[in-house]
Amino acid sequence: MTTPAPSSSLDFALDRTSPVPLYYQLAQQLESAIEHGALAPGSLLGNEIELAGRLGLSRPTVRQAIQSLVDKGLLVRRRGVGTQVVHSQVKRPLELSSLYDDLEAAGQSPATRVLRNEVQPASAEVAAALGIAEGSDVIVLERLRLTHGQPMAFLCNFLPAGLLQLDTAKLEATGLYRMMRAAGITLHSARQSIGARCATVDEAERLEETEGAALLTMQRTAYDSTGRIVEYGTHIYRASRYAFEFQLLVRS
Amino acid sequence: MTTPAPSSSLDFALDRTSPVPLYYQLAQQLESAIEHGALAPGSLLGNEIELAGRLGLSRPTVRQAIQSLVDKGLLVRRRGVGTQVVHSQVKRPLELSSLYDDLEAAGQSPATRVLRNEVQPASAEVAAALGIAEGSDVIVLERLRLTHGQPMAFLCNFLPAGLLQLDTAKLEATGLYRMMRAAGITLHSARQSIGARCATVDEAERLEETEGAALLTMQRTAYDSTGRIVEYGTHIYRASRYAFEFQLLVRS
DNA sequence: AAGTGGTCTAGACCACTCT
DNA sequence: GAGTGGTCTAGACCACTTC
Repeated sequence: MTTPAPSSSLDFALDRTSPVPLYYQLAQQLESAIEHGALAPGSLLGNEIELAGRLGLSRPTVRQAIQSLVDKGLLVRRRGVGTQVVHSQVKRPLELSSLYDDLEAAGQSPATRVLRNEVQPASAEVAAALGIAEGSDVIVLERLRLTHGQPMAFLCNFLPAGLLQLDTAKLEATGLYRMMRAAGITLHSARQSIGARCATVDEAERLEETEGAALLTMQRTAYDSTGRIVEYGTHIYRASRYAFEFQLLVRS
Repeated sequence: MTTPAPSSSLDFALDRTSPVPLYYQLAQQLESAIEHGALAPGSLLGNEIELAGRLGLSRPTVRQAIQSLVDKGLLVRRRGVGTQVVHSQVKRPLELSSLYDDLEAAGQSPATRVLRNEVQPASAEVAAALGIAEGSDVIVLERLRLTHGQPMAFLCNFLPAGLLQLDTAKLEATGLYRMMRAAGITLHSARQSIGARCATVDEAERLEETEGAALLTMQRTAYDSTGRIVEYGTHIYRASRYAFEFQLLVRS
């Protein structure tokens, strides 16, 4: 097991007239070099000082670029040794992602059928979940998500009224999160709970399953960057057709 | 909705003789100030330059401390505005955590019954999952996890043989991940898949459930910092007694 | 216009790992 | 002892938000 030699002759093109930060330009080019295999797994990056000198950058700037890739899990730093490309194939870590986007990225050609989209007073449960007063107006959304013409999930969401205009036609053409982003709502964090249960008769019928079939359940409360609760949802997935997959990184 | 005034008079005690980095000392004291409510949600932190001057630190050092809390989701920075404490109660984000530790932290007094702990040749499936040759020696581990005397999960794990000594008594007294950490194995990342299915007769009997009961399933492949696969596991949880709960942060 | 965070520089010394 | 990343300093200019 020999240590790989530093890959010395990579050409990075930095544009100082670009509004894109230099550390970010470097990080992106490093990332694509790793993805394309120009930087092999396990290979050393070469020391920061020399790299900074070669690129005409200061060391902190180079460090910032490298650190962002370490945070992404693509690189590992070891003091006294150097910075190496991680061996394993890192996929994306768990993101606060949209089911619609996930399916679309997986080439599953998702479709949405909006079953309900109306404003009504919040029940006690919904009010508590959204942190608003009972009886306040909330948007109630019920959607069926299909792939290849088959039902895959039943999505029920609640949003404080007035946060957003939810056009049914647009909802069927795209996802809820994409509409929120377009409305200037920047998601910050979410609290999720994933469980399972057996389908009731109603659920089975709605999802074209049999009674008692295994269902995955997910509840999510989403916050924007000011800490406001912007969405509460209860989702049900057919376990026969869906599983949550994700990559975790250890906080160090 | 008035903007909260900067909380100006917080006293931070920095110890320059300590081996603990200054930025880390500051970050910890900020974090505990937030947790204890000395820094109220929504309150402004005061600008970095002034804070640096008051603490006798340089601005980059103060920034590093603040940035680490932003990464944790406790603070939000807005250009032209300032740095604020996030409103929502941030719990911990999803970690590559040990079920044992999670239960212990929740005061569930977990117990483990080791059903199997032996070395045997890897099957094709296990070899593929661990990235080793078929027929190589692997440790096979089967455990029942109980809380309050009731079965909660059935854990099946595979590890490359020779990585670790797995004493059955120690396994029953603590968790696998804690033993790996003690053996100098530093986890780096893991790929997980969470699904659901109905219990077979055997599974139902083992977990004291009824046939057809909903089960949560989890498969995990764990990597150390060099990218080596150090563990592959298939876990089954009683959905009536367990759900995955976690906080997600949006990558920005 | 004033104040904030975002980026960047050019150095410095220390702690750790390897040979 | 040589080489690496880890930490830290004291400035600088820019972009954005708010008034």
